[in-house]
Amino acid sequence: MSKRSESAAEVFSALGDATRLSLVTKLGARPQSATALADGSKVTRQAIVKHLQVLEGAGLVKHEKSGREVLYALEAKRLHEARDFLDAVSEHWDRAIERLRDMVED
Amino acid sequence: MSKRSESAAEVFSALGDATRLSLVTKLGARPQSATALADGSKVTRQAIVKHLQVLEGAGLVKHEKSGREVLYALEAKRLHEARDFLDAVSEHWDRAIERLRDMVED
DNA sequence: GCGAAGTGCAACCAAATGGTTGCAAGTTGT
DNA sequence: ACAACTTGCAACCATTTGGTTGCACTTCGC
Repeated sequence: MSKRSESAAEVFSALGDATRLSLVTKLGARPQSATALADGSKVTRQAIVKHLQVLEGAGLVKHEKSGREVLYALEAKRLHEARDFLDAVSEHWDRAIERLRDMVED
Repeated sequence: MSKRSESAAEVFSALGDATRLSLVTKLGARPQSATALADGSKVTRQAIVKHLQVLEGAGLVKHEKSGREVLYALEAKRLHEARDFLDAVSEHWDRAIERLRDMVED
């Protein structure tokens, strides 16, 4: 809840699409333009652009104009935050499991 | 791409909703029934059930019938997988950043 | 046995999502 | 100057999503 998990939901939602996830991994290698990313992809450049905007809205990506092209790059900070969220939940859960086990064991 | 990131997308998509994320954290404390989870929530039990089904479809949750009620519990394995995916991408990225820095430095 | 509690199923609805196409406008190299 | 390339914007479309309501069915407690 709170603001924390709202933004977390936004990040996860942005990652929750196969095309977008593919974009993230591609951008993990190097910054690229929308047309470059659309090359070899099943979908249109416009679709790619929309996906990049979603990723940017979630703070996972930033863009920078360079002449006539626009380069998109990954923003690792948000990825780390998302990972930390998962760590927090699963740690709680792991402890809960442990407690349950302790109660049952004899 | 591949099967790996398809299922990853499914997991992230399941987590990409504020209500669902809240359910995950609640289930992180202890297994609970849909009606218990719906108590104090803004939305209907039916909506909660649908969300739980989505989470279960992504393998994040499992359910078990106990008398007249149905208890939902977290499945930590998938959370770990999702975290590992984020680790992998951000590690690539961190290395890429490093390489770029090395090329620019003098 | 009967009412209350908990669940499951189905129909339905508005809004968001992922995608397309067409076209105008700003760069670039020759 | 001009053709080629890259981007941006808008309209439009089908499907998915998140949510509701109503009702039938099982299970518990007394």
